[in-house]
Amino acid sequence: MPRGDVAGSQTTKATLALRELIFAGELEAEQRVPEIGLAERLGVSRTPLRLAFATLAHEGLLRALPGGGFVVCSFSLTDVSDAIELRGVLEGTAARFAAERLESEAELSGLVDVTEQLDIVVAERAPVLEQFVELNDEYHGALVELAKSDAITRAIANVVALPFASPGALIASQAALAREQEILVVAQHQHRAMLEAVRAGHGARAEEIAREHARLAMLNLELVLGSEPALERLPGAPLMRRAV
Amino acid sequence: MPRGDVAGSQTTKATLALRELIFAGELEAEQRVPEIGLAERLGVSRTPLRLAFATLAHEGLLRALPGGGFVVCSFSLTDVSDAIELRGVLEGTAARFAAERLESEAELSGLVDVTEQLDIVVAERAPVLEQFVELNDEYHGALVELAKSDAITRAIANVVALPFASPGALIASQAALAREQEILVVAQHQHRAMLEAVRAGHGARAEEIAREHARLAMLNLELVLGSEPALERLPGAPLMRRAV
DNA sequence: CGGCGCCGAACTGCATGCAATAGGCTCTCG
DNA sequence: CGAGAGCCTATTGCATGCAGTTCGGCGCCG
Repeated sequence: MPRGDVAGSQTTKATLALRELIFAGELEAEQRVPEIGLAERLGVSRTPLRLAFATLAHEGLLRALPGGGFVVCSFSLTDVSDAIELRGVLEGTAARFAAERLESEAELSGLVDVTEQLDIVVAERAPVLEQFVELNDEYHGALVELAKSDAITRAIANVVALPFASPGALIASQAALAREQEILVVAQHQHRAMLEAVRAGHGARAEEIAREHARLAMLNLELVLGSEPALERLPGAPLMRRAV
Repeated sequence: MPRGDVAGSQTTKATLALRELIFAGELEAEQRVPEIGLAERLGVSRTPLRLAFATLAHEGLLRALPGGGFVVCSFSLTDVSDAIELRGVLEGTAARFAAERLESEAELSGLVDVTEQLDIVVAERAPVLEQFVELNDEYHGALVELAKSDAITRAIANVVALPFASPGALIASQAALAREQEILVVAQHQHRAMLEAVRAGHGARAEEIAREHARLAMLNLELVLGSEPALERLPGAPLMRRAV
């Protein structure tokens, strides 16, 4: 099955499956990941699995041991907080770039579309969180695209690879929490504000809103941490450690 | 030579050598990198070389082709500019974190040391650029360390992997340019200002200075682009393309 | 009884063989 | 003479064998 780094390659398969396994907590954190056993378990050979190891190591999910082999990383609360803040900084820069580089109203059509759809979802009496998360991801993707910068895109992709740092990760898990509705309303308000700031070419304002928007995820995290059932819905929750 | 991801492993050797080759422009940009020929040339097998490919692809120096294989990335002026601006943003965040998280004056000792050494170098009638670059890298490294955040550290490492985005890259190549001395003085002024801002706990100011400090690299880039001999000293210069 | 050293096994990193594909070249046909 | 299709080769992705090392267990000595 040569000549194909595309989806369907063994390497891709191994990477996705391994990431899933890690997020699900099937692999004990801070413990050596066995190469051979995993190869059988995932149905791939050791060579593509090693490639997957390298990829996840670059993403920060695995850490290479000095003596060889890899361990699953664990994250302190500070680590998670930093990742979220960092995402805010990067998305802030993306928003600023978007504002500074906007050439025509037409470029905004995608973002406008998503924003309006989000408006509808949030306005419902009982918003469907899955819909919100999906649209939310779309919104953030569209915004980053408007920055027109590969460097920014890649940097954000790297940060978001961490399970908790993703825009929608913390929303999905907090279903049925008391302040759910409130947070959604605020988030959507910020979405609209960012859109307007970008449209008006107000880069600095767009940047600041994006940063604050990410901090909403921090608030979410605190809420989720206080709720056992919500925690169980959070992908990658087993990777968090209480003590430093 | 098993059980050793440490230096000396074939993978590490291949990665370093390959990066060097790319920076030197020995591999034509936007052209398929031959796996077999390179393996012989670097004296490693194809397996570790493939690992090196994956690493450099994550760093943004290589790009995976849809049909398999890799090509050396080329960078437009905008790409380089974005990378530098992004480094500024990230170092700005690092500086802010450093200011916000400083616990004692003692933590600053390393940074203070480097700053004073830089003072001496800059004060000389004919500053030795190599010394400045080395100390400059040290300064930036120390500042990032003070941020006390793995996420930031990794993000910056990713950006700096691009040849031009590195703090000292553009300084080293501009020897004998007219405004060399001026730029060094300004840079060092900013170094001192950042140190003071961090010491005083002024996160916002530290952040802004760091951003402006990175933009000095942009100015450097423009100068270097106007000078053929300076361009030849710039690592990775062959990767830049004039037209978009 | 505890610490130290040795031995074994398991595991990892590396090299290479194999199979399959994509692109290039040629040959043929319109 | 140009365009399309078919074959062929070069090249990549994958699987597996091999060798070396590191860690755990066990025995010995103090």
